[in-house]
Amino acid sequence: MSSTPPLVVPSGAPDGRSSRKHGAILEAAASLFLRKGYLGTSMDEVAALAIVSKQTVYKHFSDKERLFGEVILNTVNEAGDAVHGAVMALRDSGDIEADLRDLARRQLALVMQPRTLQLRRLVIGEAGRFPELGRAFYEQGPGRTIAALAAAFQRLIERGLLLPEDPVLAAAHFNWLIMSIPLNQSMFLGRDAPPPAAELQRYAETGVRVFLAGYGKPPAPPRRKPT
Amino acid sequence: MSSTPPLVVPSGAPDGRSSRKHGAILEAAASLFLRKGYLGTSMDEVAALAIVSKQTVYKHFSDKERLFGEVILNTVNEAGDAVHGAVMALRDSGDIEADLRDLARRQLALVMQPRTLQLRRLVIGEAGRFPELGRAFYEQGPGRTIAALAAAFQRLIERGLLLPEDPVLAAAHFNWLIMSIPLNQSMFLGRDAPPPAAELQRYAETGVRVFLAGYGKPPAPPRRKPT
Amino acid sequence: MSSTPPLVVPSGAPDGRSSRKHGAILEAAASLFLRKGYLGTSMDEVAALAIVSKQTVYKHFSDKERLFGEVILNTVNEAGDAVHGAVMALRDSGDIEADLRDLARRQLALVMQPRTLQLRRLVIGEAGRFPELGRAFYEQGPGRTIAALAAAFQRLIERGLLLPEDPVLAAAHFNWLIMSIPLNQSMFLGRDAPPPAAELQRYAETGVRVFLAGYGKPPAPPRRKPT
Amino acid sequence: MSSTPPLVVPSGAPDGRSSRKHGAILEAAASLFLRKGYLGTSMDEVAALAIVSKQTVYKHFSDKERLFGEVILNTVNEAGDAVHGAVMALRDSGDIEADLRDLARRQLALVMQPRTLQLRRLVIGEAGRFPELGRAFYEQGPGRTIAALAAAFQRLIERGLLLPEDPVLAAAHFNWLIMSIPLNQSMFLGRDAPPPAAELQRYAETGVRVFLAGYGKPPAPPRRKPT
DNA sequence: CATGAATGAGAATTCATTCAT
DNA sequence: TATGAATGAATTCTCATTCAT
Repeated sequence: MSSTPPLVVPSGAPDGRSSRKHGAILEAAASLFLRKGYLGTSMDEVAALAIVSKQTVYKHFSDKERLFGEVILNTVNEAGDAVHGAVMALRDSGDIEADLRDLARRQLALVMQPRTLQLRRLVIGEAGRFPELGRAFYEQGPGRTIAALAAAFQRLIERGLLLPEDPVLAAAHFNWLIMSIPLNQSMFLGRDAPPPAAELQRYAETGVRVFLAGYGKPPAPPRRKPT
Repeated sequence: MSSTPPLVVPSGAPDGRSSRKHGAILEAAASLFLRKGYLGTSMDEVAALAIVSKQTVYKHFSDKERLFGEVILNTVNEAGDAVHGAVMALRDSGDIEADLRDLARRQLALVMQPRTLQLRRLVIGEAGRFPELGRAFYEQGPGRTIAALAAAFQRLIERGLLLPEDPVLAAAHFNWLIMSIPLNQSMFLGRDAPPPAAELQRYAETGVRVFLAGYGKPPAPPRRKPT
Repeated sequence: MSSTPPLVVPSGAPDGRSSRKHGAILEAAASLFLRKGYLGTSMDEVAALAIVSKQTVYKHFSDKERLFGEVILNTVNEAGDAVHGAVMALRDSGDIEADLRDLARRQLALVMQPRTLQLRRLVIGEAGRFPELGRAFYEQGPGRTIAALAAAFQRLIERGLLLPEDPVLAAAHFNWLIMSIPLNQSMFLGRDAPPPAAELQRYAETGVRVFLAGYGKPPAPPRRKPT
Repeated sequence: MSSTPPLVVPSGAPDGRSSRKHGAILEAAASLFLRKGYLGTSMDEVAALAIVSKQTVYKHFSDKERLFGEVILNTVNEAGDAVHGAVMALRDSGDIEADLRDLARRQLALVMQPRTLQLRRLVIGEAGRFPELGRAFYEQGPGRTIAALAAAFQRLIERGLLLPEDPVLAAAHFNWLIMSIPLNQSMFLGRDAPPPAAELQRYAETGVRVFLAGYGKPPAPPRRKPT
């Protein structure tokens, strides 16, 4: 779960007064920043999209940097939580390959969400201006995912189901084997619509195959039916 | 120089005596854009850093967008050519693993250059505003690398040295297995100094190991007995 | 006010409490544009003369072209309405000559107003850049006047008080017979102060005389008593 | 002929050295100023169109105002000379009406030249900034025409062929009766192509008719049905 | 508390004019 | 003599932020 203040307070204002506007501003700012970047977004636009006066924006967020920070951290946490949840839900059905394939598919589906892709581009692009956001993204995203995966892999190693290699390295390899291809294509080719499920499925399958070839305990027969 | 024809015709007089200033402007603009992004860089700063009047900048490059485009395409081509050269230099010593490790190390060394990392961040961050730059980067960078690798792998497959899998997918897997870990860390953690050589060496080695586990032809003894 | 629907919808809030500033901006802009032309007037000057911040100008009128368009159309309509009113007030006292002389005097007095003269110069000078303003001026000004006159003349023709010539041509002849001399002098000689009333009176009288010689029904004896 | 310095020195440089360039600059400047106005034309454009360096422009014309002044005066004189020539060529065939119609047609043809129309717009539009140009235009144009006409009318009056009215007023009435309609339409409607000859012919004929009705000596029987 | 206006600066571009070569 | 560059200011327009009502 995220440690930051609530993203959108359910109407009822549990913590303050005008949380309705607060939420509207957050939403507007998120949408604009994600689409147009930090410098490309003006406070006027935020106020206009939130249907709020500029003064109100400033009453809620002391300045543009802080607004940006909060908005992006919120989004980072949301996205990170989702992916982390998928990793934590890694099953143990006895069929490692099937389980990893499931996880890979879920991960891909989440990471390839348009909003997540935009967020990644934004954070990378602003990493120079907002290093702490880059760090936060990495920690809430790839970092947390890899750590959780590593923990899972460690258990599999202990049970003799994976080779006794460095579990963190294995986790990173797994993570990027699965996601790098579509992720990089999206980053550069600006495709915000996620690729067709079949394509993602293929990346999941082949990624898991290579991963298990490298890290899986070789059972008696190799991966292809031996005659 | 790039092997492809220039994507953008320089608007000034690149060959005349004024090419001194032209070059100075290009350098200044590259440095600033890479560090501060498109919107974050002003034409005043470019002129000042190039020690040239603003008029001169505008006489050479009709506007900011064109200046940005030319500068970034230049840089993209430079960086792309270097990596492509490394891939084309893939040796065939008989020891695939050693050869791939060599390649991987060289690739990593190039891709992790500070300038290349900044360029990657910039292009990703501006992909919304300048989609053609994103495309160009992908084509000159990962795209070209993967295509060249795929061609090499195809030959290895034909010689029975790699499993007969899709060579393009194999190339992409190789590429990202090697580079994703440090690349993503750099993207988000803003580390422009390349990681220590030993660390890169480890990514090269372990990446190649996993790749060959997945795509290498099982040598005589291990998995299949050689008749 | 103009009897035609507004050609340009005011972009600001013309009715709210901020209409004070809106009006001040319009006035300032009119004064400056009329005196110095479109390119010769800067938005800074407009803001300064309206005692308003530049931002406020831009909030009311999205850009200089629109400001110019609105201001000039306003002025065109005002001026056009005034002259049109004079024509519509053409009496029918039974003494055509006296009635036309009255009309001519009134027309001249209006058209030779400094502001109207400046407007005419401005619109002519900017006809290349703003063709629609030229058209609007013609339609609201000479065009409308001539049309209204033509209608009046048509009735006189039907009553046998004017020769049955083309009433539109007659109207144009009347209009320019009356006004061309002082108008062209003003246009070129930059005299914004209207000529002395006696001079205008002379143009009205002699113009009407020539007009009636050409279009009036010849009464039994010619115009000068034949002794 | 005009009393101003030669407009285009015939190649051979009678007065100086590089008259080729001088002429090119004059031509370029005329074309640009007439099309885009004084402020709308930049010295860069002039130099570029004349295919000359900016420095050369400044060597020939010390600054923009002077360049404008010379160019426009030249053009004014050219145009004025042409029309004046037409008036001076007024024949005396014995048939006043035919002679005046001829003159009217020639005048209209000249005044409605695109270049002359543009010049008129330009001079009117810049009359505020360059009053002396307005004066020059008036004197070389309508002023001179009317004076010459008045002299001719004076002779006709003395010969009893026109009524003994003020010949200057008569000349002005003639001038504007003929030209005002198409001239004003062109001024405001931005039509630079001259109207079809038939239309101009009609303005000439009807204008002359009205003029003679007002100023012609009534021949024994009136012009229409002699009863 | 929230709206319109103001502020003061800074951006991109363009211009007329002048050096230096 | 003529060309590229420089200068220095101006112009249009936008922005982040702050008053005043």
